[in-house]
Amino acid sequence: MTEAPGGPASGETLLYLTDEQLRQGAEAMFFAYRGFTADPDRILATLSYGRAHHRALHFIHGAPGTTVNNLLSILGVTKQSLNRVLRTLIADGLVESRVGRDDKRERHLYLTEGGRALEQDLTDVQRARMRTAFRQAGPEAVAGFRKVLEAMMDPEQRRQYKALREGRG
Amino acid sequence: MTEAPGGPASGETLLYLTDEQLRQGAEAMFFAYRGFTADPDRILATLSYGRAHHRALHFIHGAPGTTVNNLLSILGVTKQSLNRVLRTLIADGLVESRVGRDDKRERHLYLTEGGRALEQDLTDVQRARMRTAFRQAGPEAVAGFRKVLEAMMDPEQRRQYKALREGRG
DNA sequence: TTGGAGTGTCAACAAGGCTGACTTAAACTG
DNA sequence: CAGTTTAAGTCAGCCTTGTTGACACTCCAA
Repeated sequence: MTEAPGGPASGETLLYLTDEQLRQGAEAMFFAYRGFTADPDRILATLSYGRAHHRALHFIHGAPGTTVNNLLSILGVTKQSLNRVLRTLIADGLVESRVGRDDKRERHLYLTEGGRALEQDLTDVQRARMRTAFRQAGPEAVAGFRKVLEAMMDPEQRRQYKALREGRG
Repeated sequence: MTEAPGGPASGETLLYLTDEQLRQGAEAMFFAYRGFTADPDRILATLSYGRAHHRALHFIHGAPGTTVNNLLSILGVTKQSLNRVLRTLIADGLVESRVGRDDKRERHLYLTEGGRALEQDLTDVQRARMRTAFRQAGPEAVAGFRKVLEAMMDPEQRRQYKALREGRG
């Protein structure tokens, strides 16, 4: 593995860029993602919902009034996939779909009280795990964690991620 | 959010533990995992394989001679799920299954030359992305990334993760 | 008024999880 | 040695969640 002279890390040993380190990083992503989703999955299973329902609830909660198309581009799935999930959530009274005021073709999505309650339950257990992990690792590790994850995203995903952050200010 | 006095972080503002920060962490995991799998997925799609095949190849590569049962516990799926994947990989000549020398009930799994070649292609693109992300973020960020991910795993997953690391020295 | 965009829906399919039931062979155990 | 347990494989069937393709409806804008 060569390093351009004068690069940002020139002179360092770059031990963290060996194939073995990268391999470990990949495995860490795999195992950690499993842990990350395990707790909400348990709740969802009792309701015969899946991860797709959780994701929809999460992003509608974070951006109330979002349109279907906007949600589509955040989730990165087809409208048929999203619609199937959305239909059950609306039928079960967890999500409300309002016809757009200005553009009546658009549907704006909101959580009902029941939807907010479930979203809360799901993110409570997820955040509990993250809080523990963040606390154990400490603030500097968390900053590094965020930095690496952000660098790992596709440019389009990174744009979405930052937009969500700014939208909540 | 209260903090027990005298705790490991007492006196700090713990800004990284606010609900908004935890929310951002969760979203970062979601978007980054998409990026993490995107490149291998493209290769796999051309071969009508899926992520499950990649995972099997990855862990067989990392622990040649592993038994089916061991692979099962690493991947955290049922033997029926794994077997479906394994059967196609063996039929396609990418994985070899050898009867155990000591215990003839066991099957030991190895990559063939073709299996190693595909595994290499898949991890090449995945590692390229990780290498770029790691280089951008820097060694300290990478250390933090690993620390947080490890803390996020279930204890059993963490045990597996460390065992793999030690197995490779 | 016509084209295109946003939305919703139908049908069909595939990957990859799952459960349950069962077989075979080998190993262990009393 | 007989019986039980273990490792592996298989069959059938189910679910979620992704995909394509085709089509209809509404409504905005040129």
